Amino acid sequence: MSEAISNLSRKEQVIRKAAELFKEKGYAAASMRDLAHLLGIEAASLYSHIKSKEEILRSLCFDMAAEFQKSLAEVESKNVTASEKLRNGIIGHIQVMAKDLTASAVFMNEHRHLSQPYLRDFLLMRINYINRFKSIIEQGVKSGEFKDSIDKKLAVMTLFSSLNWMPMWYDPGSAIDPLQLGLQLADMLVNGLKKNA
Amino acid sequence: MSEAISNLSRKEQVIRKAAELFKEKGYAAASMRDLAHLLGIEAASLYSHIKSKEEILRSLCFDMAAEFQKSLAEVESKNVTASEKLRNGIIGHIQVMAKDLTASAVFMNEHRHLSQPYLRDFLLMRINYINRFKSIIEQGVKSGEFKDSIDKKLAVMTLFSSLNWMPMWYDPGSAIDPLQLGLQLADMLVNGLKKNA
DNA sequence: ATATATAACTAACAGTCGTTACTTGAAATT
DNA sequence: AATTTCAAGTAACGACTGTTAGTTATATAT
Repeated sequence: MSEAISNLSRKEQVIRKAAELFKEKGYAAASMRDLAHLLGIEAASLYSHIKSKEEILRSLCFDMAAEFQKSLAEVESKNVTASEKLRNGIIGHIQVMAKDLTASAVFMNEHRHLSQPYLRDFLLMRINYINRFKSIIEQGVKSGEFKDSIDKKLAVMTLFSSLNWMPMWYDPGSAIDPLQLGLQLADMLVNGLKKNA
Repeated sequence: MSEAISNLSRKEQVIRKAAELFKEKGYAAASMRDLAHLLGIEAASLYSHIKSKEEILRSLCFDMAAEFQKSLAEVESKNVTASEKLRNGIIGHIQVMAKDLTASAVFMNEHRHLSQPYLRDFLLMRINYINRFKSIIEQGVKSGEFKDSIDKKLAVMTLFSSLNWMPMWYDPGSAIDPLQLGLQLADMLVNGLKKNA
């Protein structure tokens, strides 16, 4: 009971440090001895807190996935135009990433090192998420808000590429804050889709 | 002499297969034994053709980098408006990637596993390339072709994110060919920047 | 003071890593 | 026919991998 609670604290320290390491070196190139060294302990001691290296990766990937799902569900629940929905979806996605840039980078770049069946589950969630954005775009094309000349797969993939690379270059100490970043990004992308911008 | 020429052929087979493997599993998770197995030979036999695992990665990364540089230099040499230049730059970048999607994916995702001083050199080339695109955007802002309300770093990073993820999702057997893809991508991105599109 | 939980330790395992040294058989060149 | 080049082979190296088993010191709760 209290076991679980106080475990969490130290366990989360381990997971957070692992996220930094995985982001920097990549999951496969990051060893448990590297991680232990960063925490000032021995590699074997890590296993008092976590079950395996991959458990850490799973935790990072699926926790982020849950955050993204939550954000998008809220956006979908509101009855607004497609362009407004897309805009809110983008802003929400950016906000979720900005809350943990390190985990976001791992989520994006290292998920492929998940083993089955976790990898399958992860990819299914991801496709589902992308398709929901695609639906918003299609809705916007149907309502006449968006051009119909652009390939929808291209549009949604371009959107996700832009969003997902953000954790790689965004400096949280920079002049532009995450909300502004989301707004500008949405503006840049949505107005690129909009007819008669 | 003839040594170098006929070596090239087999060496290139090795490098190409390595590119596929590196793309699929990531550089660090791909072993020389995996690679050898794919080629139907023993791991040690690889070293008749290449000096080291990293030499393969270097070859892939720097060859792609040279192609990108060449493409951009040609675009810059023509005296056209900034939006036309940006458009041509995007199309050129896409064309270079389309010529070798596998190597492009490795270039983009695995370059960080280069050791020093190669990593430093690589990153310098990359920054230089990005800055030249940034200059084109700045030129367009100055000439009034592009909005000045959008952060230039954001704009150029969004651009590169969109471009660089293409090898991850583009299916060369799909309905849309690389040139069309380049045109649509350029249209989507450039018109998103343009004032009064 | 005693019991419990936490977080660390040492030692070691079986397996994999990139790579080297040396050898061999076939093909091409002289 | 003799020599060289090419592409592969076998065996093995030292280092590193994730992980386990079992132990110990410290802090907290009873």
